[in-house]
Amino acid sequence: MMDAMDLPAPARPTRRPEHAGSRLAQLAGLLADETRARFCLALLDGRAWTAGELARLAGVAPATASGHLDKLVGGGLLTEERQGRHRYVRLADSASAQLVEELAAHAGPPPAPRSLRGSSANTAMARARTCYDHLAGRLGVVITDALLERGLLQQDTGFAVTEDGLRWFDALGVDLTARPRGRRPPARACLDWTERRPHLAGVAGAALCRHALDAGWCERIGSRRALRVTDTGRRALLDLLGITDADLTGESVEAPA
Amino acid sequence: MMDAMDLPAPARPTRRPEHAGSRLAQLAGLLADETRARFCLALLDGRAWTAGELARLAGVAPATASGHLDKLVGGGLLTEERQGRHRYVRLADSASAQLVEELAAHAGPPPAPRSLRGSSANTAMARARTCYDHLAGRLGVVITDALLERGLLQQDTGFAVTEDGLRWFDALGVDLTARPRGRRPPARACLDWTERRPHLAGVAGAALCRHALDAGWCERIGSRRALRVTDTGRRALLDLLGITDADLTGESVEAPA
DNA sequence: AGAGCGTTTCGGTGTTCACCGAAACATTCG
DNA sequence: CGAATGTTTCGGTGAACACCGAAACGCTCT
Repeated sequence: MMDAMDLPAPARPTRRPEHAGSRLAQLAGLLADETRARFCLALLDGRAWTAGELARLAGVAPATASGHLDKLVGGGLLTEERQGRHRYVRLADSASAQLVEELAAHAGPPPAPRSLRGSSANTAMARARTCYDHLAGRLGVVITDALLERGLLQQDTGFAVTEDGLRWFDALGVDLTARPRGRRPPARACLDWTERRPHLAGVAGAALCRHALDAGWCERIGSRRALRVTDTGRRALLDLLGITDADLTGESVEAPA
Repeated sequence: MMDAMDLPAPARPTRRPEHAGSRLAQLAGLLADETRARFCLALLDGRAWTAGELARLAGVAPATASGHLDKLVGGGLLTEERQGRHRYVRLADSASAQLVEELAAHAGPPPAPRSLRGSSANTAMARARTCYDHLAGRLGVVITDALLERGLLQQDTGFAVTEDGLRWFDALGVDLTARPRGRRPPARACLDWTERRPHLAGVAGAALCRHALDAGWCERIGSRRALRVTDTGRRALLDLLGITDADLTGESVEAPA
């Protein structure tokens, strides 16, 4: 950081000399409001929402939502896309999504209650959902566990796709070696706040999620992030990863450690 | 500690029906103030600072700093340790440090000026410093590059210590296999905002930094995060990783693609 | 004990900012 | 065109909150 010049001896305050952590404060300020935080959490589904939808979700007037979106877009966290009379917004990129995830995970209820038997909507979300662009919920965790168990993914020194894993993905028609070599990590762990275990994110996670939706393994329920695993999906998961229905519903699976 | 006081369930959302993203907003709010942001950035050196030091650093009155520290400690981002008339604070844990890092990296100046005209203090920091508990600056990047080159670390599918790497660390007297199996990732990439390249963090990064200081490879300059590589350090880096003085000063090392 | 220093509490000030309702725009549909 | 719908602009209000100085508190050292 180039903030602190040589402050040891003379205190040179009196006025803010340069802009050091001001950028950090500015960024954090975007998420420091509950309404904006709700917006971003909702947008973690990776899709575009309209301003009105977000306003209703957060329980504020459309005018208020409009102002918040100005801030979020202006801050680079969101991008917008006007279509007719609608203003669609989405998270700007995967880095921004990761930031929100990370914050949310860290902010997750510290005395997290193990058993959350919520409404039926909540259980559906807990079972399977998307998290920005990858699979989360019980489904995401179970798949990640299966990949680890079969040596397709290795966690003990990070989160890396193995050689076998590359072949496995290739068999699905997903070529991980041909990735655009961008900044985005190929395999990344995402710690979700309902399941307390990490699950696969990053390029590999996104590719897997896309494939799952394309191949009809699962489909979206309603207009939210929740997913439903189809029959073909169940069959595929069993064939490819040995995942049973009991695994998916969390029947006999307690705490494996 | 006595932290089990007020965080579990305040249950007074004032007006919002449920508490959804309010925890996120609360956490982000801690870093949404420039003074508090400066505090946290300074604390990224992993050491404990007194309230007065932080006040002078940020250019605010001691009374103001005191209040900010109350908030940061209360929010769980910092822990405090009273010693006589001093109030020492430090980042609560590596997770909190990672959070600040991540935010800072994302908030890094988007129109980042390539040329960092630095005072001598700045160049020293750019050359070698600590970042919470691991090595950063040119030194950190060079070591990480060397580890990658020699196959001790692998990045192309994450950031993982290889089998050879485990043996290499073991030869240093650092046993990475005996790690406490905690939540902390063994190997993690930390993207610093002066060097724009990732360098080794996580348990392995911390162990390496500790060893470097213990073995006298480098020593702290002044009271800040800056480090100086000693002669024995130079010799060790050359012997173990083939790192030359030119590498360290960044002489002929431009952009390796 | 008393001087010195770091820290905290207290009262007060000024600014920022989230929020709303109403009216103005803009787009789509009948 | 005129009605319905989604969004934005425009005041205005109220509540946080960052900040300071002064005084009080507590520890250390002479």
